[in-house]
Amino acid sequence: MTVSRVAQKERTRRAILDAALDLSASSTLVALSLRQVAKEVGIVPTAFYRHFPSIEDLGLALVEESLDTLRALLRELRRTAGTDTGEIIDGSVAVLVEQVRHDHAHYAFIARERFAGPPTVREAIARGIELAERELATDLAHLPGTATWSEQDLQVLSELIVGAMVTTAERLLGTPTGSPAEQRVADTARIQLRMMLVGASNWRSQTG
Amino acid sequence: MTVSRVAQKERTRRAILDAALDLSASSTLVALSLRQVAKEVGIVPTAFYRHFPSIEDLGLALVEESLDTLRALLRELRRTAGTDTGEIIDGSVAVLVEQVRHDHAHYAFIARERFAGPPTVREAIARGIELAERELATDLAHLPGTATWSEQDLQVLSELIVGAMVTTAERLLGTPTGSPAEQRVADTARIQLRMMLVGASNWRSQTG
DNA sequence: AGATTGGGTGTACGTCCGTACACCGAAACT
DNA sequence: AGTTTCGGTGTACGGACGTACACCCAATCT
Repeated sequence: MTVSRVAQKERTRRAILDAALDLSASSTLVALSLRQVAKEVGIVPTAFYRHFPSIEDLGLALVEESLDTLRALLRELRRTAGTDTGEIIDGSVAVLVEQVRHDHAHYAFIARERFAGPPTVREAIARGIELAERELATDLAHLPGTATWSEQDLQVLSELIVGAMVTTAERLLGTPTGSPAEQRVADTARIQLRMMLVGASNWRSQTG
Repeated sequence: MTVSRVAQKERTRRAILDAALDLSASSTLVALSLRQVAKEVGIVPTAFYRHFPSIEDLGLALVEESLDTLRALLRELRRTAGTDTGEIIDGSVAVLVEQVRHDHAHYAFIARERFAGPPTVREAIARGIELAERELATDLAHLPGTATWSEQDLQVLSELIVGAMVTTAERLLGTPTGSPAEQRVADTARIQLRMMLVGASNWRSQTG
């Protein structure tokens, strides 16, 4: 039984990505050696170069993957969003908790590398988060009651919401699934979102 | 002219701390080698052990220093706090910007190592932030209008405020001093704090 | 004045690192 | 069927790493 060459290459590539994600979890990308990854995958060190020119390029591929996961989260949020504000908030936090549990490694990777990764990796993550903020701003613009808002108002609120989401995700990473601590983080996130949405709609309509 | 032994030792220790702070800025503590630090300081590698048993212990010393800086920030916030809510917010953000500029290296260190540092370093930072949250909670309890709040309410609000401060500090680290981007980050922080304080006082008094 | 202490030195080691190079064998192409 | 392509192999190198060990000498102690 012969295996297609492209399929085999893809399989090894995946194994490298998974190994790097796993190994970097206990420290950082910048402390990860090519030889460690190769050993974990079960290939000889030099074979690594058949897939990536360097650990840093591997890191950029992991950023892309992780940002895809983040975008999937935002898509899921849009899909499940109801019309009632309370419904939107409860649903969003529930989805956030669920997704962070499901793709724990990706979110932990972003949290770690956002400030500690190689410069190119940091920039890629920063761009991804900015993009998410802009997408959310256009989403908010289509919500009822935001017709009179300036573009800057929408952008600021988006930054606040994404910032709260990121902070919540980072806090969730430090709590065990189903723990009281997780509950408290979720509760706090709901309160924060409520404050921001309710507060924003009242306060913005007065001053903006 | 002879130099006291303890003074000399302290001087070298400081040089090691400064070198480590400086060198780790371009990556992480875990990617920092004892030899790099020694070379930067101008001592032979083995002399490092006269001051710290390992790079990780050096890291813990840096955490202590950085947390001291953070506590100084909170003290400064308390000192300059007026009675008017708007005054408190504007003053707090101004102090935050100023302090992050002044002790840039310490705040960048915390941001980096909070999720990417060695486990003991991460724990030390997490404990320091929790402590700051608890201290803020007792401060809030002494503010007028919070007499009826439950301890949990105060704790949640503290977490929100500290979380916002940390997020703001991290954003400031990515903007040049006096730039429009810095202005925008400061503006966003003011809005966020206003939403949280105003929102909390209205909403909490209804449900708590 | 003589003995002790301790920060800093210099050498030396085994280990891990990235990567250059020549090579292999089977899938893919002609 | 013959040739080419290419993912993976194995060896080999120079360099950086942590750290053990014996040593030095000036500040400090007695």
